[in-house]
Amino acid sequence: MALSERRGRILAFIVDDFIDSATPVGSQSLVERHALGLSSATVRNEMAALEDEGLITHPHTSAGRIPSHRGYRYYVSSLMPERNLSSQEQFTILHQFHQASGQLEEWVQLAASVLANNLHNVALVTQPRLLEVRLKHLQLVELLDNRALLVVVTTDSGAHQRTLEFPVTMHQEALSRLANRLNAEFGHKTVAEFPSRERSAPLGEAELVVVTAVTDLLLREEQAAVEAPIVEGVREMLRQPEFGHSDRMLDTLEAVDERRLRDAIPSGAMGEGDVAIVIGDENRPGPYQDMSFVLARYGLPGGASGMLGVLGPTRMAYGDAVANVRYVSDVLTELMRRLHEGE
Amino acid sequence: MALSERRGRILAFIVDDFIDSATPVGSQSLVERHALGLSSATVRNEMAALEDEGLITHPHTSAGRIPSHRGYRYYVSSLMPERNLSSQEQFTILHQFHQASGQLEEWVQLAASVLANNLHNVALVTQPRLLEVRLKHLQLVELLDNRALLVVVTTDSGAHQRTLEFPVTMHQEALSRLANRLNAEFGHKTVAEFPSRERSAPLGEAELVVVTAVTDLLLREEQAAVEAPIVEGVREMLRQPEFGHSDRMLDTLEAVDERRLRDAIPSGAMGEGDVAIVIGDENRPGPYQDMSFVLARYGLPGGASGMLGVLGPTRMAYGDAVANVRYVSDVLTELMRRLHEGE
DNA sequence: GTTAGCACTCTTGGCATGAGAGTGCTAATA
DNA sequence: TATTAGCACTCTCATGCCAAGAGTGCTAAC
Repeated sequence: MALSERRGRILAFIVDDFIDSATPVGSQSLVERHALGLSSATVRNEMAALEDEGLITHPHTSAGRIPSHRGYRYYVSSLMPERNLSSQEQFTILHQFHQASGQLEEWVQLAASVLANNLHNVALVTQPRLLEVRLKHLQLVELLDNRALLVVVTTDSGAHQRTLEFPVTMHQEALSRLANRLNAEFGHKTVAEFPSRERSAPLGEAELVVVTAVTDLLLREEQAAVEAPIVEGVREMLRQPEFGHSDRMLDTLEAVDERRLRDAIPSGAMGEGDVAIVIGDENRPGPYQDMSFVLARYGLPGGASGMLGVLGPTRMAYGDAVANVRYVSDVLTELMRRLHEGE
Repeated sequence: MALSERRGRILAFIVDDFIDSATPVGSQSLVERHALGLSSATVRNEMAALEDEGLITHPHTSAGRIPSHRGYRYYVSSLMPERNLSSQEQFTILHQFHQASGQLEEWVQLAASVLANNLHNVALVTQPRLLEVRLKHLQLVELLDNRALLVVVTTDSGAHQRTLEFPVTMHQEALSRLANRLNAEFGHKTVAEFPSRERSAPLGEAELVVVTAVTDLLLREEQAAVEAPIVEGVREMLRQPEFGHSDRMLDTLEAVDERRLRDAIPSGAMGEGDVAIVIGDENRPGPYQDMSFVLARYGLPGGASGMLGVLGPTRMAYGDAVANVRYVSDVLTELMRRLHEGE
């Protein structure tokens, strides 16, 4: 189904106008705002046709038109002008990253803030993860009696800690020896490559406690490849008129809970390379049926990578969203590349 | 100012009724609900007197009465029955803690959930901190070229990490030697006790990089004694009728931002031992003028400690709040004591 | 194919109205 | 003297009505 040029132009105007006014757009106001060489009556005819195609609807008989989910989809796929950030906009963003410290976590947080502020919607960013996590180094620190702190450093350059309890009291010296032994045996291996129980020297009780914990930590880390994202800008989004009623607001507040989002982000939609857009009912059933995601991957091919994007009402400035998400993702990727290559 | 017994009883009924109905309470309904041996006219007279004292008000001429902030204060200080959790309630809470793992962070998170669920308001819990932080142990792990990961374990049993950049490339062996040397010199000291530059052996460039970072981490840790609290149950609270309008909801959403709360929690009000209550305009000027805090400290005297409590509208079930906050604080304290003493 | 014209529909805001809840005051009562 | 019955009065809230405004769909003319 491809629309005639004129019909497409009208749909694009409807989408544009609705995106920025949030009120249904009528035939009259459309010809006034855009120097269409047409009368409102003609536009009405075209609108009726667009409605037959299922691309727009009215909320009630005497109201203007609003895009349907299919209308947005058509707009995004066929009508939306390709837009990149102006160099002014790019500079503003870059500047913020240069202000920040060189810590990866801080960049990720900053990316979320930038997206939320620029797009007035919810920004989602996950920490970068390696799909394959290797144990780099483990360390044991004496705490009290039979307790010790286990610190595990993994190849995705994160350190994790956990308190362990041994059957008997272990002093620092014994702990260090134990750590050395385990580092030799398990270091630089993925969980899958850990020597099986039979093959390796039989493990003592103390070893077993540590290995169990390490295995568990690494597994969690791998499973957390899609971990709960950082969520910024909830208030920005809720200020939009679609959330003006407190019921809708409460429901939405529930929908943007980190824990709920973790499973709901349509990461399947993200292919390689470009920005993915998931609109309204293209989402899996649930509370996101009236919202859209604009998502991209960032990070190093073969290395650590994460996801970032925006979530907002279906009435979202898709052009701006795509441009911002793409640019911020490129910036993050570039920063990670430099970090990895040591400048 | 002390009220007559009867007037006090009436005030208490007004507060109780208003807390659970959220609508202004009239003289008529008051005599109906509580077998007061009085006519509504008498109650009206008493109400007029209470209003003269500034303990209650009407929203408009023909509405029932609602407690003023001073009214709540009087209620809380002089009228509210002392209430402790029933053993059933206690058991339910304890059960949840026993289900959880033995990790401190998890307990803290759980405490927040329990409070939020039981009280239908926002729960606030800070991680326990030692006021005096000592360096327990530091470790350096080679990353790439001249970069290394610094892991610092402190006495408040937290591990912290940071990426360092050395002027020259350092291999793991050199890093370990360096770490050992620094552990010997700085281990088990607070920042204040770190040997001054002059006294200690002159530091090389590499040492300096590490020491600077460690000092910075410890200082941050000490300053973070009041860190951003865990916030749970925002949605629970926003369901209450006082937040029914979306404007109020947005303002409140802003007020319960972790970063904003960190500075706003009236921790000064917390004396030793018991639960502190801060009502409405007793808060410092700002967005919390219509809300109340119920707060307590938890943790070991002289050891790590933190704060926990609830934030809600001034119309809050203070009795329940106090009982829950007190109990959860006791449970956490007890758990920490056991952890510290090794069961 | 386009457009002018017009009847029709639906929302929205303003306004009046009446029921309901509650108050304050006065005068009678215990 | 404290309490209470009674009553006029006030204010909110829901309801219904009306007029204005915006927009549509259809028909007939260009």
